[in-house]
Amino acid sequence: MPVARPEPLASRVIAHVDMDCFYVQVEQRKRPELKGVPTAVVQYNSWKGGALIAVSYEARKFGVQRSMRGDEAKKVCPDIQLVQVPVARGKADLNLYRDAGSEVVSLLATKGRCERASIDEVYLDLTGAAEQMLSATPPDTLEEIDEEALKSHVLGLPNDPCSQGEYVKQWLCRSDADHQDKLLACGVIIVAQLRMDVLKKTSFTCSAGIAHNKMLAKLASGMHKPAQQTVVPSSSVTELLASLPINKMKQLGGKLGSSLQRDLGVTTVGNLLDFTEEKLQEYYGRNTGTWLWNIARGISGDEVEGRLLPKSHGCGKTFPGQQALRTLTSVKPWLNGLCEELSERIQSDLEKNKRVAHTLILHAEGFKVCEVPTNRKFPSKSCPLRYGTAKIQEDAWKLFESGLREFLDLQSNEWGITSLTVSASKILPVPAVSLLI
DNA sequence: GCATTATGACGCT
DNA sequence: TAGCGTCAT
Repeated sequence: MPVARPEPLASRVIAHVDMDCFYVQVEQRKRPELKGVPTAVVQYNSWKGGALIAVSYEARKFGVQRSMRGDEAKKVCPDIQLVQVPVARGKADLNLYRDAGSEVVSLLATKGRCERASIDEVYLDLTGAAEQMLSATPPDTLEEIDEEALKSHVLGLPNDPCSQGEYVKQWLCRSDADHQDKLLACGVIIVAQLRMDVLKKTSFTCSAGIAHNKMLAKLASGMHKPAQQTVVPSSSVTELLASLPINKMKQLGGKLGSSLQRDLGVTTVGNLLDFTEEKLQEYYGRNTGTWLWNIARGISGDEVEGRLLPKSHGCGKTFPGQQALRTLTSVKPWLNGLCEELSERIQSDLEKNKRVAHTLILHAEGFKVCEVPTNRKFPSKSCPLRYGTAKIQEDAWKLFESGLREFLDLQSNEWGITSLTVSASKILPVPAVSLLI
């Protein structure tokens, strides 16, 4: 459940930067002949042409969607180029995209606190940079404002394509704007510069949202894609949320959003305004109730965490349908391969970032053939993580065996594993002194 | 049992 | 804490 946090008293400038169809762009940089061509990145391809995990905007025009298989995509877009994710040890290897994501993070982390939200998304707290710009070189004193900033979308501004740039310029330079809007205007210029810098240094385009909090910035970054940015002045929030379908709000795309619709007839975020905080708490508990009351008003106090690296590393693979692993002998090599990859990744994290992982976790999914219907899930198991591939393999195998015993519960001797994941968590920096020893 | 995979973050108990 | 569930892409 989401947790309600009060909005800080001082106005912040928060940006959410989202790479456009990132995996596709990474492949297009490697193979420039694919630029401008309908393209998708697929994982594997023997079953129905592989699963699409990223789709270029040229391909989206044909109706190609991420939920499709390669074969389906070919049907609606016969000329689509399908690029396969690299495979190592029989599983998809996403390291190429992780490394590309890190390139982007290093560039975006230069103007303020930066949070890696996923492999291709970051949040930035640009409050300090915006305040500094406002006091030293406010927009209305600039001789020239970047074209990229002038192409911004300002929510609430008249939507006249002919003179849009002119309207944006006026909005950015308004001397009668309040302090909040002036800070946002500075944020718009800073983010435009950052996006230009990312494009110049990585060749990747991205989209961005600029607002007073993370929730609104995230909402805005998705409104105009690809390669565009959108700013949310406070005066536009009520109207924006009034018509926003409830399931489009972050955290409400799942069961909570559905139950709001079912229990209270709420179809838009704005509909939440019809309910008191107490009523929302009555239905969904104190925390969630207050959180809902807040988001209806565009209030979200979540801070941008200064974190450029992931908090955990996971390696997993599914074995659907006929591929299910039905013997210990068939599980072993797969688990070993996953542990090998995990070991490499935490070793690299140690060398590059001086961080140590402390916990090894094994997750699995499976089924058992049983007279009596039973639905016990395969339990997750964890233990202290010891470095070294062989040790990780040994420990993961013990975790698997103990999980399997629990799972089977003396009820069955026929079973199948449909998914295996090993992950490393509780990753902490190595104290600087201990590096000397 | 089963084909939206592979990965992440985070809250609850 | 260990383990589970939810949400996102």
